[in-house]
Amino acid sequence: MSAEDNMRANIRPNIRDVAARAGVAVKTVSRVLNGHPYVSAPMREKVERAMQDLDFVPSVAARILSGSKSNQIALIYDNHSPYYMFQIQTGCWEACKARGIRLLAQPVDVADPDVGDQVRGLVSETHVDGIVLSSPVTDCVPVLRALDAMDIPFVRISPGTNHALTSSVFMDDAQAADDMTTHLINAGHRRIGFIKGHPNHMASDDRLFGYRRALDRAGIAFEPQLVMPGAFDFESGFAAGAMLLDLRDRPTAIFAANDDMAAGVLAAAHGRGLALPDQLSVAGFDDTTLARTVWPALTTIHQPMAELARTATEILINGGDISHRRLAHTLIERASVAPPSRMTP
Amino acid sequence: MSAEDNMRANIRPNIRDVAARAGVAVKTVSRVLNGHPYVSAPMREKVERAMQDLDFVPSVAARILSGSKSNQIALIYDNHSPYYMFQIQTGCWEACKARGIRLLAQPVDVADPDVGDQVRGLVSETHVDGIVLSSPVTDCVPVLRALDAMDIPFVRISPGTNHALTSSVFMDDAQAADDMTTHLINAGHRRIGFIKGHPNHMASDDRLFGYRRALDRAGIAFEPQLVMPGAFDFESGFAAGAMLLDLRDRPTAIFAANDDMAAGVLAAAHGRGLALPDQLSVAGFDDTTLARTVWPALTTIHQPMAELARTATEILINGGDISHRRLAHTLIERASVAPPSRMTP
DNA sequence: GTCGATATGTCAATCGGTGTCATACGGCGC
DNA sequence: GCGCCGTATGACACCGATTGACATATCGAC
Repeated sequence: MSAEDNMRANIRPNIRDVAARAGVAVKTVSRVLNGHPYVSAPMREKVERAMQDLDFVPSVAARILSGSKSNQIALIYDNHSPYYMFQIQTGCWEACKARGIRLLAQPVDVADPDVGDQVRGLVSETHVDGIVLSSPVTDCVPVLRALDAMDIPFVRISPGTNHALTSSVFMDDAQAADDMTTHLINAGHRRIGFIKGHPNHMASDDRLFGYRRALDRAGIAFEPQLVMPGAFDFESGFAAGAMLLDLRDRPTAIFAANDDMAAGVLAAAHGRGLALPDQLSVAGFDDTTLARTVWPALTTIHQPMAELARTATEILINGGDISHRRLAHTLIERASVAPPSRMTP
Repeated sequence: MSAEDNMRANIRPNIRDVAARAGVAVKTVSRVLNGHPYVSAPMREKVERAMQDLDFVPSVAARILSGSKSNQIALIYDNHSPYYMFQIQTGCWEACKARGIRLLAQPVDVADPDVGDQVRGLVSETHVDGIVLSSPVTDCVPVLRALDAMDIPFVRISPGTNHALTSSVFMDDAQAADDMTTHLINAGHRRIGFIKGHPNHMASDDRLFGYRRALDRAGIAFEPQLVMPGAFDFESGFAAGAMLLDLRDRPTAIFAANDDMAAGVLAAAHGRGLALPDQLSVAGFDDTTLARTVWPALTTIHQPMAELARTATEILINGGDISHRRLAHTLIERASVAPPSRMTP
């Protein structure tokens, strides 16, 4: 037995090996593997023991080929920030692990004219059962067209546009920005600068909208010169922050549409020797690790990225009806926001 | 033709479909697919056109099953920092893309007693041709044993221990730490604090070694109280920084074994109202995005993570002899290091 | 005119599962 | 006692590519 077992250990055991070992038909082993209803309890046990004995792991390739589900899904993403991708991958991965699904994380370049073909190739090659689309890819027309044409289910995380035919999960960017702006107003700020997100990103508009709505509600006049363009990166935040701080009547608080840009604002303020947060309050958005590693730590909106991804993946795996699920955000208070100092700066 | 093409578009085309379309034998298509030598140029073109026309993509599943290479490799990692993982994944991905290899990124938990089985399962299930191991997994004994037993090639990125039987790529941590320490000394610093990395991580020792070597060479006495334990995260850097800054005779520069901890030191210094970098120079290690988004921007060692990963992946794909390749690091000068101020603090 | 390298085709076997259909057993209603 | 249905299991073809053994055919070179 030891000799035989050793030999088996080096050769990948087969479903046929398992069947032989258990003294049953191959098909019965297959039924056990797939949780088919018509299998008696003793039979199931017998087969499971045989699988254990042989360290049997079914080959995905063979399963795919024989025409059923591949038990694989793909996560398609484009190079966002490392932190964002990490959270998204983690969320997808957790959901997949719980259900025994394999996850293929696939980067693409949305600007590449061949994206559609690349995605088509991915699906044809790997036979994935479904796809999770993360942020910038969610609105990439060639990809959406390819997926529609292939008739493969997919779920979108934080899409910018609506798509009645597929499920999506998202958060309320406008409300979150409104919350943060209101938080700043409640702290006593009246002149609040805003740095917009990347123009290609739909959420940017929503966040600006929330900022304006909160100002309106508080009866504070909107001042266009307090709104600066940005691109979701440190450099653009730094530049926008510099512009705002050099205004004759500069704002007492600056709300950046993400944490990277907020970090840029902090740098610009430090460079001007401002005491933070007394002479300038800064707020971010996303709650990336960055928010905790800059000084002062950023008050920001916690966007539940991992949970968005996990939920999206669960929806995809469970199948069922098309659903659109909104997840809650949270305002995280840290040290970067304080009441404006008495003295006009 | 348009009708037929439409029908074909919905059904995954076959190697037989391609053969029929090109008017050749299936075997010939296979030869083209696999770059077999005895195929004439016109024939190759004809077949390739047919493949194009039909949007043919060979099924990985079928290829795997028929016993040849799967053209897939796996990257196995454990949750390091987001930035680290992002760089590693990017590097692997680039190398794979260039060679038409599919990459499976697979997180594991090195502390899990089943890691070995998980890896075994991954290989059996997916039939990957080889494996890239990234940092903490490189020294995970159960995983190494499983891979050895399965006789599958693997390459390790920045391993802590040597393993004569497999290839690896790495950088010279000791020399890099030596370089940075020397840089601080050249700037005029004599009292230089050091914050160690996570004790589980082999590189931590190397970096400490480099720090001491540079001090020795400069004839500066090593002072144990200037060396603090750390764990590669912001919090431990903050704590260690606080301890160092509260010393009666505090250092004029602090060198942290990674950027996250250096950011912690900056926060501790800001909190004490120190003017940076005049009253305290801070140096990091790794050159993560963090290094550019804190204030002042960190002088740090650029660890070529993406390049390490790319190189490792290339070695794996190319096969060939076992090699151990060292990649160069770079000292990046930013704003966080300056000569010590005249006045003793 | 034969040999050998190049170029293509035929055919069957194979990889490891799953789908389809067939079969066997038991209980239930009439 | 007969037919029927639900449960439980088995036999066998098939998914889509690769691979090997062989069979040709063409073209030069010797």
